Amino acid sequence: MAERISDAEHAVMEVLWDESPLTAQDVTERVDPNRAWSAATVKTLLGRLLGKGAVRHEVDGRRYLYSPAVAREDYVAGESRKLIDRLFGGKLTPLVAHLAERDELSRQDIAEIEALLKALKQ
Amino acid sequence: MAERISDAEHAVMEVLWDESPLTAQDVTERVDPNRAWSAATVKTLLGRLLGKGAVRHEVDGRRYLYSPAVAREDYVAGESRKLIDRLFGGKLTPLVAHLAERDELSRQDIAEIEALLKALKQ
DNA sequence: GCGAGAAGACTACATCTGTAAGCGGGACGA
DNA sequence: TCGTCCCGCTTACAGATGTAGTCTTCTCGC
Repeated sequence: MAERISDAEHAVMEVLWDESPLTAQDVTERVDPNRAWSAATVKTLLGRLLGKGAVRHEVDGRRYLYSPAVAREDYVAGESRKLIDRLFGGKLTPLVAHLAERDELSRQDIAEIEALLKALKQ
Repeated sequence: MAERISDAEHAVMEVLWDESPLTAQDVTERVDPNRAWSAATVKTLLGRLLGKGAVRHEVDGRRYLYSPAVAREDYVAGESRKLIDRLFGGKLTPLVAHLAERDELSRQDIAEIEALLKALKQ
C-alpha cells in the first residue's frame, strides 16, 4: 500500500471505491467526466494501480473485474496526515484555525464540529 | 501564483518563508537536512520557483537575494482546500470526524478546537 | 470454422520532478 | 594582472505522470 497514488490514479480509485468490482470499461464510463479519458488511458491507470498494489483483479471469463485493494479510509488518512504534517506541524488545530480565519467555515460547519467534539468527549 | 509547487520546491519555500531575503547558499544551508541537497540542486529549485513566480529575487552585487513571492498563508490555504475538496467533498467536518475516528485527536486537541470555535462565534 | 470485435499487454511520448554536473563571467587576493 | 573561487545559467538524465495508440489473442455469432 506504500506506493504513491497519483492524481489521475486517484480519480480511478474513487470510481472503484464507489462501486466494485467493475470492468475496465465500467470504470471508463464512470470516471469523472471532466477528465474525458479514452478507454486506453483508463486501462493504463488500472495497470499501474495493479502494479502498485492499490487495486486487485479477478478473472471473469476473458476480462478482469477490478476492486480496490486499499481502503478509502486508509488512503484518506494517509493523505490528511501528510498535509497536516507538512503544513501545520502535525496538529489539526492550526488547520481549523486557518480555515476559520479565511472565512471558510460557515456557522453551520462550526455547529457541526462542536457537536462532533462534544460527542467525542463522552 | 497559479503554478503548482512541487514537493522539493516546497521545502525551499519553507526556508524562505521562515527567513528572507536569502542567497542561494543561505537556502542550501538552511534547507531540511533530511534532504541533503547539493548547492546545485537548490539553485535549480530556486530557478524553477522563479520561473513559476513563486519567489522573487533582487540583485545584490554579483548574486541574488531570494524572497517568497507568494504568502505562506495563501499556499497553505490552496493546499488545504484542494485536499478537502478532493477527499471530503469540500467540507471540513468530515475531516475532523475522520481524524477523530482514527484516534488522532488528543483530549487537548479537542479542547483547543472547542475554544477556538467558541471564540469564532462571538 | 471464420471473421469481427473486445480485452488486456506492450509501447510511446511529452512533461514534470528530483537531483546534479558543467560552463562562462565577474570579484578578489597575491 | 593572473589565477581561483563563487555565482547564476544551461544542460543532463532517470523516474513518475498524463494521455493514448498498436498488437495479440480470445470469444461469440454466423
